[in-house]
Amino acid sequence: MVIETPKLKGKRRRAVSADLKDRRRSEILQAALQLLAQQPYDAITMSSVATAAGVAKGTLYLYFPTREALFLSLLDEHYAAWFDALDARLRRPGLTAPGWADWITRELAARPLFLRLVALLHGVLEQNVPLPETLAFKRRLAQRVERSGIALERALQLPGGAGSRLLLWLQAIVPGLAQMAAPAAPLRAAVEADAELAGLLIDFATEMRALLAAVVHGLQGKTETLS
Amino acid sequence: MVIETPKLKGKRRRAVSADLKDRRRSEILQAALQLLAQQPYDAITMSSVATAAGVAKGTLYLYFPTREALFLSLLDEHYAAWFDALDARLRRPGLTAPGWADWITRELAARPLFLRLVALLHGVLEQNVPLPETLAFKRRLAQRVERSGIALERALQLPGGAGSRLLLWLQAIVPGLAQMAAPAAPLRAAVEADAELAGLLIDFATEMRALLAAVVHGLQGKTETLS
Amino acid sequence: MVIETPKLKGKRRRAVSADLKDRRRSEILQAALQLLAQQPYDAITMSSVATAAGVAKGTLYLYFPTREALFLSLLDEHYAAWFDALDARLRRPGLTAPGWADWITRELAARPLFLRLVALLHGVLEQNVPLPETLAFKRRLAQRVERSGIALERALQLPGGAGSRLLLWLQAIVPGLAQMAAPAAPLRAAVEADAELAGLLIDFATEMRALLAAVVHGLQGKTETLS
Amino acid sequence: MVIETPKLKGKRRRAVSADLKDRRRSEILQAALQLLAQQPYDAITMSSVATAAGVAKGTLYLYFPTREALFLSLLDEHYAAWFDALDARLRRPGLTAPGWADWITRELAARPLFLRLVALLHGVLEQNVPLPETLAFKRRLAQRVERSGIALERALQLPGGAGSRLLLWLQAIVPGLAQMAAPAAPLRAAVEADAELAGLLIDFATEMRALLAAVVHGLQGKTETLS
DNA sequence: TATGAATGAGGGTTCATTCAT
DNA sequence: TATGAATGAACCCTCATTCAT
Repeated sequence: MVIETPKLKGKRRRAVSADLKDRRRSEILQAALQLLAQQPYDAITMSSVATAAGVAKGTLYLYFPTREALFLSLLDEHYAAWFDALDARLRRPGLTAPGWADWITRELAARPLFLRLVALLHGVLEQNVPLPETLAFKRRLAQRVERSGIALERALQLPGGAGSRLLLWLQAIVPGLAQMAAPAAPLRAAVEADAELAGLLIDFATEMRALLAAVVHGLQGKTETLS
Repeated sequence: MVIETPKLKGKRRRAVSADLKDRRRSEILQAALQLLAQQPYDAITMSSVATAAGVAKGTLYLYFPTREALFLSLLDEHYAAWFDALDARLRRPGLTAPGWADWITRELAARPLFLRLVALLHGVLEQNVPLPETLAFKRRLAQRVERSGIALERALQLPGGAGSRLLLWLQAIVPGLAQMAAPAAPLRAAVEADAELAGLLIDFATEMRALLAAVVHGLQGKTETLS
Repeated sequence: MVIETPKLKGKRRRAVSADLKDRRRSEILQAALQLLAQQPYDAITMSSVATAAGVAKGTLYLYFPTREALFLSLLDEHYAAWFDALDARLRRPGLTAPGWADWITRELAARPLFLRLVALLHGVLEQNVPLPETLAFKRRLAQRVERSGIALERALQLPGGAGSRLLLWLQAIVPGLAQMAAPAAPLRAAVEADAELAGLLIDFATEMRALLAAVVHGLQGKTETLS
Repeated sequence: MVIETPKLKGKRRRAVSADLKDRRRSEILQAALQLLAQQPYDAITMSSVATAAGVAKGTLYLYFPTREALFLSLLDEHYAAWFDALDARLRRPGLTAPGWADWITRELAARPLFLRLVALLHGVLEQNVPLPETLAFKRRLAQRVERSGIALERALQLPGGAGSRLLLWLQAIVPGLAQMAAPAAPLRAAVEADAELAGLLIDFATEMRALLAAVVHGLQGKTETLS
């Protein structure tokens, strides 16, 4: 997984075929991701992305219309991977509600950058992205939510519509919980030092698991009530 | 002899007494709130707040150390009002789980600006606020969460700790759901026009009520299980 | 076998013969002209010219060394046409001073794009054109000015040198008057709405005719004085 | 006339009174003018103006809304000075048509920067100036054109309306002639070296005087005809 | 306390031109 | 000849904050 020529100076080969262009696009996203792992979103400039990707600044704009569109694409990729993993899990039998909550929590906790991106989504990313791009993104998202939602209903024996609803809720819950659990470093230190603030210090995985379990349990309870 | 008209042009009398200072502070926050009702957070400049409040730019900094601190104070006030209302409700007897979910939902839906502010909190407000201010804010928040949490446990007969936990979760859920339900106007229009995206169009109150009911139900279910 | 459709997408046949190259060159200039009719000069990008001409961006540079050189060539063509018309008129007998002023005015008013280009000439076009191109252009211009100048002297019975002088002056006057008569649309609207500004609102043809008549009359008067 | 502290580093005194603010504004315009004397308009950046004026970049925008507005103000000042001089001359008796043409020519030739600015006016300056500013400028211009026009009619015994018309024409003629007479340095050298281009090499004063004399003569001739 | 003039860092984006293919 | 991916220089303006008055 090592990037082979990360900061190659001089003239890059031209991505003349569609295949090469895809590869170049991925390199750029890869570079952006690495920067995101090291610094807050606001601190990442297009210039730094270009440098990290080993291309000129203008080149970025051949692949993404705006800065925000670039990061939306990054989120898009991560969403795809996330739903791939989810679908794979749902295909495997023997899933219980707590088991699912557990699995979700573990998967999410393992993808901190994904959490960051999801949290960014509403507040920032949709601000300066050409409408068509945003809609395309949303369409892909809606599709996967629906498809995985149905699989989820089957696996957990939820009532119709509860699957996608649950996945939608997840998207509302996850960034909120993630942000709450991961304040900026200096703030975190101060909060930890203050006994009065202990109640606000939460562990993402713990809360996620509990909240999710409660929600699923609640949904199933209703099911039983309805049946 | 003090002129009390809120938006008097020209030199203002000096706010010598603590009382006057409080009033001035409130006027500024009031002005900021009005602006927030009319435009997105990013579009509000300190200059516009000053103009709207009828004071000079520099004056704002006599009352708030940074722009973010100003809005954090605004949020602080709204949180106080919110918890006041919550506490009042919890003091009245005869509360059921669905009734509470219902009440919460209605109250929140009636405070759209509060929702906006809560959504801003993690992403933006805590970025550029002097640590002491942030900690003071968090301390107040923690206190009220704990106090109301206990009252909530009593009212709904939840297990120990579940009350504050629920209130904490609420803070994670509310902004996410609010943002999801209220995209920027042009985006909203496009989403509504696209059949494929119908699934992403949610109503805040509907989802809030359902999600909350499920969570509470889930928590209560566990309680019963535990007991 | 050659495809002649002007805006064919996809790979174009190569313009092997000199004839084909000329045709291609003309197509490009034609495209640039059409764009100029629709938008201000600054808004026209090489990219848009290429698209409009149905060729790739790089192809433009096979025919014109710089963007400015392209538009200078466009002006060059229009100058040629203009002088052709002028010479033709001068060849027809029975020309009076007012008649000539009239004819000039009508001809110019009928060529708004030519006026735009002439106005551009000094300010912009000569900035980034390789010297040889500029000199070649100027040489052609000087030649036609001189030739037509002599014809003009004969036709209007002007003293020696007055003909080319008049044509030179014309080049100084025309763009100034044209710009004055045709401000940008929004400005124009505002000017028309303001009674105080009525004096600045001029009609190109009216002023051109009057100014030209005065100049010619003046030149002739001197002639008579001198003789 | 020496600028006393042209590039004073460190904190400048604050221009707190209207008077001081006017002075600061003038300093900025002065700095811009000096830069314009040294380099082409396009090469002048707001940054360089700020440096030359000894203020921060942002300060420029306290006095002028845009770069173009700054230079329009510069032109405005020069126009005022120009009309002041013209009015003063017109007040002195004993003015003949050739005398006036002569005076105008000399005055203009003595103000090369004014010529540059006038040439810039239509092409560039009106592009990015807030409409109110542009209109205010035009109103001032219209007023002076009318007032001086009337004085001119009296002095030269021109028919009614001919005075302002003449001044308007002047504005169309002057930049065109100025540009024609003063090509960019390298181009000028090449033109001078080429015998074929001799015809295009004009002297501003010579042509201005001749053209103006012809125009005035023409206008007067008409008068006589009319009377 | 109040004012508002001054600061100055900061970055996304465009587009003419080049040149590997 | 033709292409179009890559380049990279260039720059205006905003606005939170400061501090002389």
